[in-house]
Amino acid sequence: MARTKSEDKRRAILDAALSVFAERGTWSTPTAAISRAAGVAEGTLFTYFPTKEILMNELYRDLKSELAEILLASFPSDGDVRTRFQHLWQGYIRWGVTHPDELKVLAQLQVADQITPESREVGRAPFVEIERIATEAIAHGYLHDYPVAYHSMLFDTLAEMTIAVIASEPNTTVDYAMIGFDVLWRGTSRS
Amino acid sequence: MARTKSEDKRRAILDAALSVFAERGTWSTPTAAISRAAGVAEGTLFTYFPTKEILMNELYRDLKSELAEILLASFPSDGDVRTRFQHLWQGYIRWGVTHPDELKVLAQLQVADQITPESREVGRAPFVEIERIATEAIAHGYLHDYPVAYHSMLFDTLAEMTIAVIASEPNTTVDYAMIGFDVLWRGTSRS
Amino acid sequence: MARTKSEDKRRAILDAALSVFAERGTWSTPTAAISRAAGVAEGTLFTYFPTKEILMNELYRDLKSELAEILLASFPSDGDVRTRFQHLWQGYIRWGVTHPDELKVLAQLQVADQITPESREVGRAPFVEIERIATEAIAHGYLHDYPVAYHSMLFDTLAEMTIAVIASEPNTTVDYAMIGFDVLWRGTSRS
Amino acid sequence: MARTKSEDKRRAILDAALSVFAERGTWSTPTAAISRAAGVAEGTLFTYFPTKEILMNELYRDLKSELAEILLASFPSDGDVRTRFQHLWQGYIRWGVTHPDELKVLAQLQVADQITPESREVGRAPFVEIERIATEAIAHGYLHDYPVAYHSMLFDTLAEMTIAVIASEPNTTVDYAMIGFDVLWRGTSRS
DNA sequence: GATGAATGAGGATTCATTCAT
DNA sequence: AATGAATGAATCCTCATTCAT
Repeated sequence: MARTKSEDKRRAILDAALSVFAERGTWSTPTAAISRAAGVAEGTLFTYFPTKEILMNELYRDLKSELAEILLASFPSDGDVRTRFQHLWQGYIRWGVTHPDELKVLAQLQVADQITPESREVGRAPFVEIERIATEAIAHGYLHDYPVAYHSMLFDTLAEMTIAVIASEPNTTVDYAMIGFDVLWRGTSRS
Repeated sequence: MARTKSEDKRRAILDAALSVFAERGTWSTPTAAISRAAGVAEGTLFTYFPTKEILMNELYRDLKSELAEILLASFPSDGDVRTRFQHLWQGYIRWGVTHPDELKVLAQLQVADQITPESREVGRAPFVEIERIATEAIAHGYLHDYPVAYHSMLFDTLAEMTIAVIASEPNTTVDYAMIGFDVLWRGTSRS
Repeated sequence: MARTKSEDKRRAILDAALSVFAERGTWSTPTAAISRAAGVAEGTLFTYFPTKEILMNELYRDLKSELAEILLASFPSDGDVRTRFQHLWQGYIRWGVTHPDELKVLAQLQVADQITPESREVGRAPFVEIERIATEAIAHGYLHDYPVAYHSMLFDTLAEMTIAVIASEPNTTVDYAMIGFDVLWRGTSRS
Repeated sequence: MARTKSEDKRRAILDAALSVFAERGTWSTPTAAISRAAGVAEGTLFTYFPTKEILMNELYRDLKSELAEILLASFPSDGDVRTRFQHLWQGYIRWGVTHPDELKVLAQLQVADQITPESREVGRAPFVEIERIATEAIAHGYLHDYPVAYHSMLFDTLAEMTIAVIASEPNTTVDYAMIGFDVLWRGTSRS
């Protein structure tokens, strides 16, 4: 057999794309810059990702699922609603703050016309857990009876904003992570 | 007079850029497509906007100030805090829902590396009114004592999200505009 | 007004394409080589011919009509059938022998998949004169009653072959032009 | 045994090249398409044909000799001149009509710059039989005293043209094969 | 020998910008 | 100022060929 397509190389390219996209902006980044950063030949990139567009979509899915994985790690399935929400919230914020590149690129890909509806669907999938909790919480009367998709989106939007604020004020003493969660909770819970 | 005509052309280019950006995506749009849509020659665009980057920045500021202008029109300066906030909120939502192109392009420009910090600053300026109200409201104990910039951002973020939800569910009976404001108010007010 | 698209430049590009195609082969010739030979910038070629394929088609039509023009110049409309055929024949042979580049490129384009049916149709058009003579000659019983398209093709094929032979034996004393016409005439006439 | 298998693969590649060339055009066909069609790995192609150019030349020679073989099969060595010529003619026409792919590819290779003079020489070799008959026929005064190479070329050219005509008019009732031979015979014989 | 991943030199276009008219 | 042809750097991708397995 010939050299087998290496998972390492695939990852290297994806990682390189992430960091170069973050540095130069997704649309100003030539594929050549990615392959160079990945330490592979220009053509090699295309044996792993047939087009730049496909690469962008794969990266998008990759980031989304990486985030989801982190959020659901050590998830306190038996905590109360607030605890579980807070766990997700803290995980999200921490990830965002410690992964500024990922966050920036994700924000760019989010509005990119190249990201297909399928990718967006796949990207949303891992976040169903949040919706599951919301559904249950609504049934128990803990949360206002809004569409679960709305709760989920609210969570996501506020978390992203919170991360952005934290990133933009590195030296603040304000605990935006806590404030943000308070706003979310007061805004949506019934108590 | 030459001056009058020029202003027309400037607007035509800006309007064309908006609609073509919305249709084809900001980064896939060549300047030639803009000038064509504007009904001017390719070169003419550059007598009004020396570079594409400058055009993007001008458009960004333009959209931001158009929005601000609308929000502050017939502003009930003497209403109570909730009334004034709600007026801004409703104006924002209405504008967003009726101007999907503007909204989409703004979302793309928001994450564009080409938008300078100066433009972002200028773009924020018209929203100081919101901060002014917030400042006052905090002083009177109506709102939680968070940084006013945070209140402002929260307002902005939730409104944008609300608009997006409304746009994505054209036939819903859910009054997302109202829900959104409730969440915002409960989340930030003290009562 | 801006610089107007110059007919000169169009010709220069077409001429350059002809000579570079002849030298390097149609399929091994990059567009950059053509523009360089034409003395224009790489991009300029594309303002005159949107794609290489279109350039090839235009060149094909151009060569075909140049040939037709020459054949029909000073055409002895009132000569007898043999005289008229011979005039066309001699013109063809002379053109082919004195324009080896044109002939070589035409031969390559003839079999190119890029040449559209429309171009082939257009390319055939100028040769209707030959068919006209044939039609008349058949009616008068001078020529065998074969389809006129067949007569025309025969003429063309034999002429091309004759030119090729002459080109390949520059120092021969054999009068292939005459031989060829004799073969054609004996082969198709009735006398 | 290794040797047997190799010969199989060589043929498979040559056959694949033929059919893919016919379908996509010789110059638009990547070697990868050939190897795929042949059911071998991309690299394997190069163990049989060190370069694409060599493959093209081998295919050219192969087609030429396949044709020659067919023409000379069951050749009526003792027939009269006309009979022998006619046998060759019919064989050629029949082959061409039943092997459109071969014919098309041969036509493209004929004008390819990649075909070496040596290959062209080799390709002509099998047709010496025709020249032999011509030589004899001239000596006996049956044929006009033109260079034998010329007779051979004429035969070839007219046959190819005839095949092309037949191929382009599948439903005609005209017997182009017969017409073509008549033209050739009248054009070159002395009777 | 067979495989197919890796390579990197092109190659056809695109496009922001310039500049002659 | 307006025009649009001219420019050529930059870009995505292709493909013949090499080479590790």
